[in-house]
Amino acid sequence: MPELPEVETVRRGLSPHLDGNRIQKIEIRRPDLRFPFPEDLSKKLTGEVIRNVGRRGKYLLFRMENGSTLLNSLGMSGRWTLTGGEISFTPGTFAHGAAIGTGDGPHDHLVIDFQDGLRATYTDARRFGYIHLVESGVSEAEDRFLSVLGPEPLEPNFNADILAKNLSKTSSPIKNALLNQSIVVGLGNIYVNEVLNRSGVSPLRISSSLVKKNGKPTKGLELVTNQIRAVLLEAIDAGGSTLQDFRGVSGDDDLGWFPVNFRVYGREGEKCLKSGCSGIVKRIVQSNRSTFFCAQCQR
DNA sequence: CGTACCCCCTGGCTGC
DNA sequence: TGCAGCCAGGGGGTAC
Repeated sequence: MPELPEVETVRRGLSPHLDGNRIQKIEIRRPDLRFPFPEDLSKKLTGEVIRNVGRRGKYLLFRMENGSTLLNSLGMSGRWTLTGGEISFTPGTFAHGAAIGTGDGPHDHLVIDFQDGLRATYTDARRFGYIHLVESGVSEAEDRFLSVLGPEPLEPNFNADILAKNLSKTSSPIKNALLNQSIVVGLGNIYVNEVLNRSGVSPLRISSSLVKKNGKPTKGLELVTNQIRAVLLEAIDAGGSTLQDFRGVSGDDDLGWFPVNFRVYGREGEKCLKSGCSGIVKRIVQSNRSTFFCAQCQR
């Protein structure tokens, strides 16, 4: 599902409405998603105020005034819908999205009602997503999900040296390494393909071959680093404009989810879009997931 | 230890 | 239009 740009788009859609809002009621409709819901979740959060809606990698973080944090992974099909008052929207919905979650759909698993009358509904057909509570007094650095995460690629301190350091430890192909959230967060199967294509780096390259003997990044890894940032930023920008259009619109599930035009993803058998390249986009499978690339210009 | 696989689950699309 | 088969944006757990 959602990779970093989509999660960020959802965050930006929720934040203005949820920051500072007090939770009046939490209804949990089933015992689990991917994992069981945290014990006594409703009891622990009813009456609490959301300080802000944040993000770490692909996780949404609902930080509470009492110091606890509700962590939500959207998995493949998770989405949030806000309803109540004049509002009814699902930030970053899928282009083929099902009916908007109003709180009583078959896949509406978690419903949070706020003091101001707003309702936030978490909908997740495939239930690969999950909800986790970082208890008050437990720092994010100690949390089992958050502590293992690698650097944020859009933070100013992210650079090719850091990536080189993390990649030098692994013997796996670069495609797999960049999907590993302990090396760098935020990339999923779509954007990792796009990043490698734009960088001219083969997904089959062994990660350590992009690091020089002295531990410094190769030219290719510098390109990868820059393209990670560029691709994610472009996608966020595109999602941001989508969100603008979506705000306040009720029942519209036709908006495109990925406004960015993919250069390789889903384009098996089509011509490589790099100017001057006569290659054809190939599809292979790496770790059971589709990889799209041009063997001619990605080396 | 690091790495490779196998799933968890529903739904949309394609092709017969 | 029915249905089987395939595919899907994630990532934890486990077996090597």
